[in-house]
Amino acid sequence: MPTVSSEELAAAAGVNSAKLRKDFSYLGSYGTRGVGYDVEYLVYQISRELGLTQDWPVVIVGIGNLGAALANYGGFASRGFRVAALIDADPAMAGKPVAGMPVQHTDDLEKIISENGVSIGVIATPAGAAQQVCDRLVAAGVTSILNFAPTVLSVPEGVDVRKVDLSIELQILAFHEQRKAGEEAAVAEAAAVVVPPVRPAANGRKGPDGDMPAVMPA
Amino acid sequence: MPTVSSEELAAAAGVNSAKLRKDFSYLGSYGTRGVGYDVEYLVYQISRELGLTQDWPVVIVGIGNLGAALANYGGFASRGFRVAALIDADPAMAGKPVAGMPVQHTDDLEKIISENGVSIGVIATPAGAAQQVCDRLVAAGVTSILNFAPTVLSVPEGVDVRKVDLSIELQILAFHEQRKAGEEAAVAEAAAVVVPPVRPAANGRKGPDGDMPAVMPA
DNA sequence: GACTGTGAAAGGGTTCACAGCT
DNA sequence: AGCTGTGAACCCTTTCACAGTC
Repeated sequence: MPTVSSEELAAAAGVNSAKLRKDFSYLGSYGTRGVGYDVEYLVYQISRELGLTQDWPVVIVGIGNLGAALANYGGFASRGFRVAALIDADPAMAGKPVAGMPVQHTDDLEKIISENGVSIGVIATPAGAAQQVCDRLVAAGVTSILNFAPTVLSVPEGVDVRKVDLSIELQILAFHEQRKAGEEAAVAEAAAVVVPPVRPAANGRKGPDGDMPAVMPA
Repeated sequence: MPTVSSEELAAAAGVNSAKLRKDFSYLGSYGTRGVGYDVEYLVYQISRELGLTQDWPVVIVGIGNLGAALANYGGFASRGFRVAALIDADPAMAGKPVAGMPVQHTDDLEKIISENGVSIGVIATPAGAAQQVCDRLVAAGVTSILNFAPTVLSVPEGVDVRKVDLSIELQILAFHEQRKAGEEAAVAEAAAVVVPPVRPAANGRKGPDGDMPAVMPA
């Protein structure tokens, strides 16, 4: 299939074709009227715009289950990411191979960063260690951090942080699950599970505990 | 601190206080004018609305590094999620304790689901096994699925699927990193790394390969 | 005096609809 | 005839601003 129309792509992605065309138009005029978009050319242009054609060395700090899972994750290499080093604070981990690569000790963090020209760091440590690791990464020159630890990191201006909370997606599912189950039943059940704190002081009886809360938009 | 103002919460969350008040207002009038929001009461109301006061049994299928990381993840329990079972297809894994819980074999999947009243399943298997696991989960009565495998799952109407792609967040960071580095330099580097496919056929020279693409909005 | 709750204004993103090109 | 690229219309979300309440 050498070319695709915006209509076909939109159907596949589940969006409106006009939106897709407008989005593409921000990248340039890469389509051909009356024909569509050349697939190979479009893929290249989008890849380039997203930075997928570049090589991004990253370090993963904290090689527990999650760190190891990330190190083994196949999706990284195919999108231009190269795991430059695995770093852990546990001396017992040092030298152990994970995903075919020896784990290095935190002591060498700064050296590793500068020698590999790393600008993106992944933190998969326990919450307690995260801020400290973050500070060292930033001091060593890292300007983008992906944080899997359940803490909010504070960083200086100019450094990007993205936090991944593995339980948030579950929460979203549970929220919809609750809706599926039906509002009344769910509220009654919730009320039975937890003894709700009584409304403090002045109780204007605007939203008593058993009430059905106002429906959130869409 | 028994009460908070929308201003304080907004500052902490990094959003506008009017937005915060309007959002809260969809849940009901839980604040007190001149005073603010009662912290305990507000937490309870939000928890209830999000379904955090309910008990959600979940199963995790695929106990590799990622599955184990999820099983050990502390954030689940505190948000009402209870890991009801860990399931893996590898007979060698069966019975092994992970996060203080014996791994069970895939053969018993249907039994586990129905006995525990599980409605949410987490798939952390390799891509190849994901759809098959998904089908079995759905057939057994699961109506929400959190998918960590790098595949698009197809499910019948009425079943929710959320896909977590661990590399997407990295990609977003890389995209901003590329911007920080400066448009020209990045494009030049990209062009050097990959030989771009030539523009097919009619080349109207609207966006030649070295061109700076139109800037995307914000 | 302080702070919520909300109508109205502003802003941003999406969709329509069609001119323009192949 | 077919499909892109895009101005204009539309709609939804955010912010302003203030009346209402404690």
